[in-house]
Amino acid sequence: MGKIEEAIRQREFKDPYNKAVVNLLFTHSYLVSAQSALFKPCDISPEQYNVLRILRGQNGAPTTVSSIQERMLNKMSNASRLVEKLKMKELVRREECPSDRRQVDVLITEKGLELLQSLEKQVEDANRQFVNLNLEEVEQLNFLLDKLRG
Amino acid sequence: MGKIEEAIRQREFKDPYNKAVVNLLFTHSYLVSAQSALFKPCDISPEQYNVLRILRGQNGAPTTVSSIQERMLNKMSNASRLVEKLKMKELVRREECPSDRRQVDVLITEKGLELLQSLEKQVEDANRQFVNLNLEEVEQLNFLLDKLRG
DNA sequence: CATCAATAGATGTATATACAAATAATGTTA
DNA sequence: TAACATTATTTGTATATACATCTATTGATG
Repeated sequence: MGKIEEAIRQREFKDPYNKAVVNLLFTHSYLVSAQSALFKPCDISPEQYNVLRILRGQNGAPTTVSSIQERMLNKMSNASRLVEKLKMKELVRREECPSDRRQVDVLITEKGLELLQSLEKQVEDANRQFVNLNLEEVEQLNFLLDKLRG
Repeated sequence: MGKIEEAIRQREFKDPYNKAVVNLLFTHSYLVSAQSALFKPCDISPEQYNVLRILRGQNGAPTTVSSIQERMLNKMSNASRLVEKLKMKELVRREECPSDRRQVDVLITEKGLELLQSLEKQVEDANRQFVNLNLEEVEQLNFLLDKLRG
């Protein structure tokens, strides 16, 4: 793949900042494409996987839809509908919150935990493979991304 | 915003590689959300904007749908339908390619060029703003992203 | 030249994203 | 406590993504 200019056949960018934005959009597509093969056989999307991980992170404690929404990777996505999809697959449970009947408590089921466990190792291994950087470089990348949004 | 662990309230990651993947997905969402306000008033999507830029890069030479597809930032998107959307807004023209009637030549119109010009400065300025890095850092980021996909 | 594989593009379908609006419950305040 | 704002979630709609399939044209091969 290599340099972004060759990958998308654009001669040059206005400045390194604009190049970085395009580079991030393009790298995102690279990652999503690479990941999609992993999720497809399990019939869940990457964002559904992410929701399951958020729920498991609660160690059995219920999580509201809005709390899931806040923590999702894609801020504009729709937690309510993703939870509904997961419920239809019996990967999560949904209960009315007793202390505030507007809220909905969402919990991961045993089946959800099992799916997560069977997928997780593959995803982790694949992610290491997709990222062709050494340890120092990847830590530098994390530093820069955190700062970029700062 | 700051560190990804706080932003998505995840305690820790398996390793820096898996953290980087999540960090990239999250940063992508940050950029897309930030950009969306720019495109909305013009009634085009970021990827439609990108297609217009690809076409202008040809300096008047026609571009086939598959060539647009190859150069798009999102590899899985659908160039055919995006071109159709742009055509309905009279931002591009579509002509049967004389040398190969399977192919379709796509050209940007005067109206398309005008829209691009009026948007471009705003997008470029905004992109510089979104990226909270100094020059050295942003160049390092571009190097790392290019290498990551390598 | 007839056949068949390859290619370009369009189209169908399911899911996801983006954003507005509706619904329902709760909190606040006159 | 009645009225109103706020909050949590769901729903509606348009667009985009992801992927398979279809159609038309071209190129290759017997």
